Amino acid sequence: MSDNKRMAVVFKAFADENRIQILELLRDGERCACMLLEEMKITQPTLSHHMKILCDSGIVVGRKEGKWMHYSISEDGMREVRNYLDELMANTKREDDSYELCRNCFKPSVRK
Amino acid sequence: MSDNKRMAVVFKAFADENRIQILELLRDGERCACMLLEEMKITQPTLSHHMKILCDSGIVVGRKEGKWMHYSISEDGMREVRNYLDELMANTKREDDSYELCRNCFKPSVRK
DNA sequence: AAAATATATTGACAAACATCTATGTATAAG
DNA sequence: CTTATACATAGATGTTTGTCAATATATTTT
Repeated sequence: MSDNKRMAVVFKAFADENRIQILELLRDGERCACMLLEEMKITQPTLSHHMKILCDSGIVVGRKEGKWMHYSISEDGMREVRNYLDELMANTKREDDSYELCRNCFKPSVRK
Repeated sequence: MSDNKRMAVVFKAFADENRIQILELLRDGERCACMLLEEMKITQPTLSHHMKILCDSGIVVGRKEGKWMHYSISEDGMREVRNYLDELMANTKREDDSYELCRNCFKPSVRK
């Protein structure tokens, strides 16, 4: 899987209102699936589906204890995403004359 | 729009391989739409569609100059997302006895 | 004014996704 | 060993999304 595809998968994990709510619930620490289910207006299979997406992407980790599944936010997963954002931000500040225009945009009439 | 819905919209903007590629192209600074189009294997209407999603979410800003549109990564938009991730990460490290289990999980037989 | 160029919008369509019900599996309780 | 509980999987269904061709709009060039 290409790096771009991989990052798209990770961001897709965040890209749903219910999954954001799950992350909010996990914000204060580990929670079991049954607790998450009580807090949300979705069925158990739907929750299971969302937890799979969150875990597969690496931003949440699951821990099985008897019949229960306990989920928590993965610090490593979060750091990966944060580092990616940092790289995107690195060069947002640029010199005024550092524009790198495409060859079309170099047409004299446009260079005011 | 709820905060959760809003964050889902922002993350959705990242959640596509082509849009990730666009962000990579913008990583080194501002680029015009025609230049982005040359680098990518999509049609012009599709690029326009993606740029709308990126701008609407706030992670990219557009600047019109004559016929041309110049796009760049929005530092404010990126910071918003990074701050959100930081908040999610804040409590990933917890004491061993700080588990807050749901009432089901408190059943004695499970507390090894 | 007419033609050319860059970008946006519309409408159609297939693929991906979120959700549910029904069912399966694993573990614990009686 | 049978029943109950927690979670996962499968299949069906409606919605959202990404894509393109066709067309519209805005701006510049001739």
